[in-house]
Amino acid sequence: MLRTHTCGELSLKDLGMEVAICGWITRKREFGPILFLIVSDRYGMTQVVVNDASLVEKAKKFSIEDVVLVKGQVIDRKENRTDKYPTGEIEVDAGSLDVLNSSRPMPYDHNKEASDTVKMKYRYLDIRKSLIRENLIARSKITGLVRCCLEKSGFIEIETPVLNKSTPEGARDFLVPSRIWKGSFYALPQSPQVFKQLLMVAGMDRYYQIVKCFRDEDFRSDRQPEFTQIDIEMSFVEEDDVMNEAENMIKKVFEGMKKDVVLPEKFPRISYDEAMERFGTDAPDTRYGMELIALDDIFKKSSFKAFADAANDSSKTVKGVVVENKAKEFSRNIIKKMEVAVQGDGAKGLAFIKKIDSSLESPLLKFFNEKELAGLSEIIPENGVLFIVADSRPIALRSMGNFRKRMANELKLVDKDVVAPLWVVEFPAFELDEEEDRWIATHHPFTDFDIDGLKDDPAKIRSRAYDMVINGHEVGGGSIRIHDVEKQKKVFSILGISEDEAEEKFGFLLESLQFGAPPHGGIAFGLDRLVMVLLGIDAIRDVIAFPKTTSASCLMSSAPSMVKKEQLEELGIKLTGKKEE
RNA sequence: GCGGUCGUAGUUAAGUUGGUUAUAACGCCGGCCUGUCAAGCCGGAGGCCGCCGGUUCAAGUCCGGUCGACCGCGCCA
Repeated sequence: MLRTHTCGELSLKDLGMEVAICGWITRKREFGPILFLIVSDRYGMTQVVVNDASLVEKAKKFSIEDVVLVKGQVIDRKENRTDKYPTGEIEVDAGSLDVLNSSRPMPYDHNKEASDTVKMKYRYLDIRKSLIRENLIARSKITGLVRCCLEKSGFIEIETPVLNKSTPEGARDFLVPSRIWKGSFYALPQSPQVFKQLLMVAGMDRYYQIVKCFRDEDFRSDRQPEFTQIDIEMSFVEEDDVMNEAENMIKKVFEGMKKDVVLPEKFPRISYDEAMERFGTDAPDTRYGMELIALDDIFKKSSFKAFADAANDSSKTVKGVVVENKAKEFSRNIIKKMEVAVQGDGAKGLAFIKKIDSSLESPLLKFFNEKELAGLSEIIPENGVLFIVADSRPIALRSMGNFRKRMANELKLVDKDVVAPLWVVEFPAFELDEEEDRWIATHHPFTDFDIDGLKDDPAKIRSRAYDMVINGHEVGGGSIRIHDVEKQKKVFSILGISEDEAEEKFGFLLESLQFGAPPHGGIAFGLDRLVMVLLGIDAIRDVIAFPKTTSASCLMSSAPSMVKKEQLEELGIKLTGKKEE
């Protein structure tokens, strides 16, 4: 090693010691015959004082971010101590200074806000100089805890292929052309789903993998084209077994990362229907109240037509949210802005009723009879506001669910110190794709479900799936799988996948189910999102070392890029819609 | 695929109803300075105003298109 210590560890206990430290010059302050350098690495920063005249001359030529090796004695800063950084009580009195490598001026100022564009282009500098470094260190600790916990529980990590077969359903695949089989393509895995099931047939019993997955869709602040899953599968299990194992793991990870946080002994469970009714989302954040209120009963006979229509039509609903202590504060203007936001979710309008000095106030008041007014008065507390959306069920639920979330953020109702995990269960197994008029699998087509007595209405079937939600983020999801070949074939037929297609795409899976496939199930966690939740970060980019932009390009390497004609010819590929160069 | 915000020195921004040589701070280069803590002081260099086209006597500014970044909708079994 070139160094004896890192830049973060020297202190008064090392006084007098001859040390060697390496790092990047982050500050240089000259005073004629004396000069200070701040040398940093990922452990911290240490001040170097240069007194020797020839060394000062040498150091004057150093640039910010030059990599240096400093040898010298640890001395007390005495009256010049600082508490601005942990090593502020000492400094290294330079005996020798060497530049191991020089640096060009930094392309942007790390101490100020910079555009994402320039930071992404010089990602390695952003990692060196920003909190992203800490996030990556935390991420490593998290995967370490996961591995440790799963290995202790008898899971074995097995790698599955990255070059895969393209499957129908689900997200768009990233394709990789085959040189040997011209005209054929591999697909990068959207998840190792089928392979982990085959490992169960193989008798591997308890498998896990921390693995990259790829989906070629459009991206957001919490979505990247390649992301990482903690993938888990177990044999001879039912829902509770997988959920207990998963809960145990998550608790270990949180305990290892946040010592002061206590997670509930058992994570609460709520059904998909209940989550939608109470929170307007299948990933509820239960750190705050303001749950959705069903108002259909109150308005069934209302003379306000929009409410009465929605209350009496089973495909529609009237939903409300009470915001406390704001009746006097919310002006018409503020409420108008809220309405615009709600309309952004497709709702036709946002009604409101205030209670001030025990009496109700609202432009709609004249439409309500005494029974309705009494019902409303019971719901709305003094100085509270009831917001109402009457619309089709999905729109009313979604818009009020989002309204609740926005309101909680704006009113700062979210307690950042609380961790609220829960399970969402009893998902519908199938939902109707209205555009294509066919059934699609809500989870994925290998999810087991209770088929008895519901042969004719797929909408009523509940699947054996479960999602883990923490603070309103879906961090993981899984299910008990189908291990009976006939049942699996039936699902494909419900989904409109023909027998031929099923054979072609999933033949190897269907075949494996006929060789003693054990009952099995599992779960997969989105590692990036889990890290985000643990660190309280909003952007997935900040927990990934080298992320892509929202249009899936890498500003550092300029991927994706065009390739030589010869490369394409070798693959038997001819371009049709190439963009102008 | 759709919508919103943004794009001006290396960086972050300002730039009026269109009108002289496009400002500032930080950074960079040169000089001064014996204890700094984002050190300070003096001086200097640095611009395809994202790109293409249009309107105009005149465009950083107005209009159209395009590219890119970010945020959201659709999408993401």
